Amino acid sequence: MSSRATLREVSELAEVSVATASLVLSGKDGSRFTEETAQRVRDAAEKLGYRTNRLARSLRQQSTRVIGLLSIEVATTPYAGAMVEGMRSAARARDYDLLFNEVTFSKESIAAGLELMSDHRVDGVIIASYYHRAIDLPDNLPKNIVIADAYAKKIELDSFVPDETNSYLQVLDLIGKSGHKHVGLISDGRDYPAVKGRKEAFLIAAEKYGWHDIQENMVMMNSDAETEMGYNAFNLLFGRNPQITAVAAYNDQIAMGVYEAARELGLNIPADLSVVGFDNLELISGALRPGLTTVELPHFEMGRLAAERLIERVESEDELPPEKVAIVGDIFVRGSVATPRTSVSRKVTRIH
Amino acid sequence: MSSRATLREVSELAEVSVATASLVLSGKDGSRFTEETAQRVRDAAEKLGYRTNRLARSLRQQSTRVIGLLSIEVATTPYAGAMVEGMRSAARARDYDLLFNEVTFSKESIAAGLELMSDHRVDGVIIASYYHRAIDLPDNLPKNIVIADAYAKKIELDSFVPDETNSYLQVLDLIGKSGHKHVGLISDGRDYPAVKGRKEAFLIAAEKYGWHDIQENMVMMNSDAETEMGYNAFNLLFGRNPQITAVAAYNDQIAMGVYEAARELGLNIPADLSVVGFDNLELISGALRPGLTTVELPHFEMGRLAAERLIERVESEDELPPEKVAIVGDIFVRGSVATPRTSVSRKVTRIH
DNA sequence: TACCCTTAGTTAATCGTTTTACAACGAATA
DNA sequence: TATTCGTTGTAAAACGATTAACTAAGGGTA
Repeated sequence: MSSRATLREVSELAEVSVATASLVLSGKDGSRFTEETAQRVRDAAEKLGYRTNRLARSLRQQSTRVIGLLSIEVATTPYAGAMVEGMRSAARARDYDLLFNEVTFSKESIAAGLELMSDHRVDGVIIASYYHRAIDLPDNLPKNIVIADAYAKKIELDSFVPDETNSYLQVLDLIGKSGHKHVGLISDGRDYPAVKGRKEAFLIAAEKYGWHDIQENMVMMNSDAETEMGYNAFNLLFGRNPQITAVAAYNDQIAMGVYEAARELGLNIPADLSVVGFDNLELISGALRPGLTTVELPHFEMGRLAAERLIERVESEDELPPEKVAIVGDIFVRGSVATPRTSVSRKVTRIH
Repeated sequence: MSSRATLREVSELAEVSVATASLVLSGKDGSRFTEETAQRVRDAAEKLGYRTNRLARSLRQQSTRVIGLLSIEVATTPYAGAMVEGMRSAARARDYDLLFNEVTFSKESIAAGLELMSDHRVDGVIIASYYHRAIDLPDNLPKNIVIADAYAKKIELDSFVPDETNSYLQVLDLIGKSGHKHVGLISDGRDYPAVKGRKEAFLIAAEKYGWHDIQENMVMMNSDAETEMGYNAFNLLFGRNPQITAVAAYNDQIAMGVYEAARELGLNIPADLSVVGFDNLELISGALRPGLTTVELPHFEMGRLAAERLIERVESEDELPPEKVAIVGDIFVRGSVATPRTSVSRKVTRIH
């Protein structure tokens, strides 16, 4: 950019040596110089608009104060961007910056991404995934590495993931405490940690609140068209068991499908049917009528903690043991949960 | 990270000077050495896993091949992340990397962000906004700077923005060509380039297709709760003029509100009412039933072009004149547009 | 033989800091 | 008087590349 003044220029203006200028401005050995000399240096720096060249400093100090972020679709996933902001703000607060690159889940892609980060001599790397899963990492990992919204297969590394079970339990508790006994679960059926953790939460809540016909009331379907899946699944579920008064959807998109099906079935939310979701996609949860009660994934927190942990690792003298941290997300209570309807069988009218 | 081999180590293993190793590996003067020597250097580099230290190279060459990205909520906005990916992939294709930081629209914040980028001696800066607007930039701008999804006030800079008018015209044309004559516009009313450009598109289409009662059929409302606004606005609009057979919503969230209002009014989409949106928020446009026909903002393209232009500027010998480029987004045709219903007045039934 | 080219490589300066080891000087101490 | 010590500062060697300028050797030509 507009070429900046160097330390040499500052030192010349202040009529001291480069070393003196450096020591004064870095504040590393303040007591060493008379206040008069120090002030002369500071004035010169100020006058020339001096700022230290991080390249030169990094080269000399063998430390860049730059963190490599290898993102796996994080920036382009609608709701995961907060993770980046969590990292960035935490890093910036400690005078670290973020070098950004995008990779896929493949070992080779991650290895190439790490290589590039190593070329830049970043102090550490965060691998961030756009959803909670296990990642197969290459060999030859950098010394300082942490993972956000995922964890490593076959190796112990710092990782920060959502506490799927306790997060989901917050909305399930709301259903339970509202007195529902016939509660459905509509979930993705794939082998994801999120699916496992949320199903577990459902089983815990079912036990805790004495919900009926648990097995019958769980619908697990694999689908990418999630809203449509929710729509179909609720029709199936309600056809199978019209006693259902509440539905826990695996995510907000599925919940949106449930809303649609319920509307067509003439069920009023929340009077006739309570619904909860997961993800707090504001576009959906805030736009549905009534607003959807749901849980937010702790994206910001995962990002923040990952960055803080990485910096701790970078700056620590001794080896820190790796830890896997599960974080509970926040609940957002809107209008989609109420006490169960009393009349169990109800006239169902279809529109059209 | 795992401390890498230096050029010195490579040169020692290959029994040549550091200069020779550098010249061979950088390929800058290939003809200079015998094939045998060159091969020895390459073998040594390979064996030691040598990769050039970009810090050292940058310091010497006075060029970092790093681009600073000052994002204004781009990463955290659900649909804008594609812009980052557009920049990143374009940059990476030319061996540039992205240093990421987040700022606000305030002059001071941008100035501070630029300062930080300058500390890292980035070769250029992209300022990217999460929506199309004019930005007030500080003085003392870096030599190489471009703007994505925004443009600078009071100064000519490269900028890449959506062509709001021609983008929107694509869906309006679809309505026009389907034969609608009574078309409503439900728009935000604030003073944004997007509002202006889309309204202009509406007026052009109205003229072109001979739409009736234009002034009466435009509802402009300021609101942050856009879905609710769309709901209210359509009720207002339809109450005022039940002849309406199509609605152009300023964005998908408003369109979602129109869907809800239409449903309550007993209007079937698209048989009784055609609807188009803007933004292609897949969460909404793909989830609504029927799917919403809408336009996507050219986020990826804006990012890509901004990065390419910036690199061109960085690598160009001579001054390039700044240019403002408007880009048309892609249309996504789903099921929300049909030919107008023939019976103009129709029995309207409310649910509940 | 003297001169000039080419070829194949090397030397050394440079980018802008940081930091270790040293120097100069006066004051205090032995 | 000689020695030691604190104070205030400087010289110079890194960090790891790049690159302009040079050299040495060999061959061709006048």
